[in-house]
Amino acid sequence: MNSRHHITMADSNAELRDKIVSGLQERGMRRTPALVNLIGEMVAHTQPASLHDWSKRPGLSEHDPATIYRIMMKLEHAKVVRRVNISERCSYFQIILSDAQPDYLVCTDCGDLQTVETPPELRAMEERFIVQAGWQGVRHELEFFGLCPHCAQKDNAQQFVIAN
Amino acid sequence: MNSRHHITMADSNAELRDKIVSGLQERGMRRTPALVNLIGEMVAHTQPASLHDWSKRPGLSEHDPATIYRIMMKLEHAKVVRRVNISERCSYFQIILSDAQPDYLVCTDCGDLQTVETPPELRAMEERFIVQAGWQGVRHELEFFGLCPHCAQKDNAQQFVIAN
DNA sequence: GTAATTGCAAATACTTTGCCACGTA
DNA sequence: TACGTGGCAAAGTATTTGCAATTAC
Repeated sequence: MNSRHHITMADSNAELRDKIVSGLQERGMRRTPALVNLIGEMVAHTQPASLHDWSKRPGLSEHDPATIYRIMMKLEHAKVVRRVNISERCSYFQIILSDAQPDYLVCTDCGDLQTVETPPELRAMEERFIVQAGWQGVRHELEFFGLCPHCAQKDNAQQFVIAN
Repeated sequence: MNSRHHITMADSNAELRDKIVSGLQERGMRRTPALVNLIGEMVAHTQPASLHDWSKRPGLSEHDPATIYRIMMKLEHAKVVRRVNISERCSYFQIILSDAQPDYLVCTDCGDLQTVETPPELRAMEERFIVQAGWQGVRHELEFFGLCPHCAQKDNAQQFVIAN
């Protein structure tokens, strides 16, 4: 913080990226272009995205999807990224930048994603499972699903029919 | 309730199954063996299970998995069953027997499943999204993940290594 | 130099659909 | 009879792995 210039977004993102990569390096991973680029993208875009999405992002399209997959698995294992179940189709991944992981309100029609505040009771419950029941590393996954105002209006005409 | 004999578990399950099937019939579905058997199994076994699991159950192994799949999709659409994301591998399905849908504490190692009490705050949040933000049909999905006491002990020796 | 990592291809796993015979209403 | 449903097979989509060449350290 003693530098003469302002910290720009790009600066802080690059710093953050390098800090994370260095941490991983200390834990045995190698500083490869694919790793640096993936962390860079995930730091710049903190919303959850599918492996397919990440693979197609600007800085990553040059890498093989299998490479992104393998790195992502290691990052998940290292708890640098987390998996979010906002779609039943496939897993979404998001970088972990703080203790408080966001929960989401998802539109099941258009996929619109809104961050919601995690109720503190959940943290208390996690603590209880650990202290009282002997579980370890308890985390939660909370999503709200529904139709966003826009899609709700659109779907109102739709009749409720089960058969075919 | 005016019958002379006690209501046995089998009796009430069969009754429940028939009641659900009849309700579906009124909504346009046909009373086929596959439908009756699937509802019967799901009423008798209320824990979530994968399509693969359901297809292999005693009363259902004679039916084609694609048939089970198609019926399950209709049941989900009819809100007779719900999808539970307790595994990233595939979707789990569970019959809906009451308004209060259970949430789960899942062991990420052995798959052990425990029902947990849903904090009332979540219901309040759902209400808020509907009333204040204009969303429709909002439901939630909450899971806790961690290592159960048994697996926690077992995994304690395991060293934390990222690199292959 | 050694071992982790990558790209490519292929295998796996799960889901979804087309088609025609069949069963239900 | 009419149309939803079932079985079978095949296609589609996402995930995972084997292996030889490459790269990081």
